[in-house]
Amino acid sequence: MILPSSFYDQDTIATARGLLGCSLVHAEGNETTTGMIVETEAYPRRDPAAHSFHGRTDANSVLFGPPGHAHLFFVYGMHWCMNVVTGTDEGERGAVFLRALEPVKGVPVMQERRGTHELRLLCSGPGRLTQALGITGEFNGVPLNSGPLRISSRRSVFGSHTVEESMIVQTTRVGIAKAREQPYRFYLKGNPHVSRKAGLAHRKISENGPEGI
DNA sequence: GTACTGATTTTCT
DNA sequence: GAAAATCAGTACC
Repeated sequence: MILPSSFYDQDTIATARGLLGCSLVHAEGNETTTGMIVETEAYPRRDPAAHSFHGRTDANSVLFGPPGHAHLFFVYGMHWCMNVVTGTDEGERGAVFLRALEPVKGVPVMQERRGTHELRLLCSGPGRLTQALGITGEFNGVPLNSGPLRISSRRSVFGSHTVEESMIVQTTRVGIAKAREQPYRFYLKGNPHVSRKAGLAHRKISENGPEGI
């Protein structure tokens, strides 16, 4: 039931949609934490908002490697966020950003790591889900079809292919400054663990340059 | 319920 | 030096 590496070697949008309903598993020792992916964002290689857009650096080198591997990056001085490396139609790499999970297994461990018992607050956000599953920068570059970090395929989350498509909401991405209008965010309709209902970031963007120097 | 702010550090357009 | 694919807490309606 583990997704084969070939799954990730496809268009980034298709991968972002296909990962909804799949399970992210961190199994190490006797502590296993699992969450169903309920919210993703696509970052195609040529997207100005993609971390790989300006070329390869030390921090993003995994994004230029083979599909099906985890890319971890640190944001805002305190949070780890996780990408999955994909392929694209042009044979270049893209990334799927994991934004939210529905806790499935190891809830007590997640509650301890997150410092809260509220189920809604365990994995409903990119920084929260990595903390809940104990995923940090040491997982940067690991494969997702073997080892402690894996993604397994959908079970019976969707009744059929047609139902599946109707359960996916497509909207704009969160928290980015560039290419805000691109509808590259996907989530499962009605799922309470989705990080936000609205598509646009809640924080205002400065519109006409600096105003108070 | 919405709106704003501070925390904190890695990275380099 | 400034920006960053965020979160939690506070204030106010």
